[in-house]
Amino acid sequence: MNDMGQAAVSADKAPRTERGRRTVRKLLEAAAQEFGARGFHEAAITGITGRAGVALGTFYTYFESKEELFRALVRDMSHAVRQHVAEAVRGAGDRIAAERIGLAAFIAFTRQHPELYRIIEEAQFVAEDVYREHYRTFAAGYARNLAAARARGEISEGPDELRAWALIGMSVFLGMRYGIWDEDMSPAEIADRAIDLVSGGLRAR
Amino acid sequence: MNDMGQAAVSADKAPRTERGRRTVRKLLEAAAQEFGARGFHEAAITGITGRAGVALGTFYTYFESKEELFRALVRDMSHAVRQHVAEAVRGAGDRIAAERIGLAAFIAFTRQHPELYRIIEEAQFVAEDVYREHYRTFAAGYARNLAAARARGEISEGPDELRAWALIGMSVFLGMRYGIWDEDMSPAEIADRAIDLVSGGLRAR
DNA sequence: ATGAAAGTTGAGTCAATGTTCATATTGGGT
DNA sequence: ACCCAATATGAACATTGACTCAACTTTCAT
Repeated sequence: MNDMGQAAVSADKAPRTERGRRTVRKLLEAAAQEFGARGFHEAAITGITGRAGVALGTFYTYFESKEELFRALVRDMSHAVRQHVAEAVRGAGDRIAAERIGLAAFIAFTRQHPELYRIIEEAQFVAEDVYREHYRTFAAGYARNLAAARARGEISEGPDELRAWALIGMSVFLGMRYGIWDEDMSPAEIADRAIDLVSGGLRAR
Repeated sequence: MNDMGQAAVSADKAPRTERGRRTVRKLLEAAAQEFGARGFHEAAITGITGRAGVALGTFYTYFESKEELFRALVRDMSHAVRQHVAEAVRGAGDRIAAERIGLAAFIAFTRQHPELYRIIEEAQFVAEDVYREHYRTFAAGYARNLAAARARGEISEGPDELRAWALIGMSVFLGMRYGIWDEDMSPAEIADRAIDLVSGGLRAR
C-alpha cells in the first residue's frame, strides 16, 4: 500500500543498514495486519513478529514498545488517508464537485483498507492525542478549502470549521456503514446521494 | 442518571432479593464510572468493586465476566441516549425543528455524560455486535422519521436511510468535537449552525 | 426461633504477554 | 579475507488482572 515507515522509528533505534530498513518495513506491514485484524489489545508482539518472520527480540531493536509502534502506525495512516483524498480531489471543478469526489475516494479507501480505518478509530482509546491530532489536522485543511470556496462564491456563507467537522463525521459514518459493514452500493452512488443532501439541503424546495 | 440495569444480568445470576438488586445497581453505576474513566482494558474488576464498595467475589455473583457486564452497560446506554433524544424532540413543530432540537439534546447529553459516549464508542472494539445494533436501531428510527416528514412534505425527497447515517455521523462528530473536546459553544449554537447546513445546503444561493 | 437460600468475602490460582538480555550471526567497509 | 558494529535470536523474567472457591454472614419464610 503506502511507503510505510519513514518517521516510524525513534531516533536512537533507527536502522543503520539496508537489512535493518527492510526488517522495519516488514514489521510495520505485519503490525498493520495484526492490529487491523485483532485490535490493539488482542494483538500480540509475537503475532507481529510471527507475521513478519523475525524473532521476538528483533522487535525491540527498532521499537520502544507496543504502544510506540501503534502511534507510529496511526501517524503513517493519518498521512496516507489525507493524501489519498487530497490527490483524488485535485483538479475538481468546484467545491461541490470536490466534496463528491473526496467522499467517494474516502469510501473507496475504507473499503480497500478496512484495517487502516480500524486502527485510526481505535487510536481514540489507545493514543488519544494522536487521534485528536489526526482529525484536527484533517478538519483544519478541510476548513481552509471551504473558506477558499466561500471566497470564490462557490458555496454559501457559513462557519467553516464547524461545517468541516460535520462533513467529516458524515464521511466517517458513511465509510463505516457503506464502506465496511456493507458493500452493496458503489462509492460513487453513496457520494452522489450524500452530497445531494449537503448541497441542496433537507428543506422542501 | 437512568434506571440502570433491568435486563442487565444473565438469567441464572439475577438477584432474588432487594439487597441483591441494590448491589447490582451499585455495580452497574460503578462500572459505568470505571469504564468511562479508564476504558475497557484499563478498567479492573477490583476497580469496579472498589467503587461499588463490595468485595471482588460479589461481582461474579451477578455477572459472568467483564465483557458480559460491558455489553449490558452498552445496551443500557444505547437505550438511554435514544430515549433522551426522542423525548427532547417530541412535539417539535416540523422535521427541521426536530433536527435542531435533537442535535442540541444529543450534544448536551454527551457533555453531561462523557463516560457514556466513550463506552458506546469503545464498544466498536470490544463488542462490535452490540455497537452495530446500537447504530442500526438508531438509524432505523431516524430513517422512519425522515420518511414520515417526507410524506408530509416537510423535507425534500431523498434516500432516508443514507440520510439518517449521514446525520448521525455528523452528530457524533460534533458531539465529540464540541461536546467533549471543547465546551465553549452552547449546544443550541452548535445545533443552529449545523442544521443551517443540512437544511439550506452548501450550494451558493 | 430456625434453617436454608441468598448474598458476601478475599486470598489464591492461572494464563497471557510485554519486555529484557546474554549470546549468536551477519554483512559491508577496509 | 577479516573485523566489528549492527542485527537477530528466543528463553527467561516479571507483572498483571480475570476468575474460582470454600468459608462466612445475612435475610426471610415458616
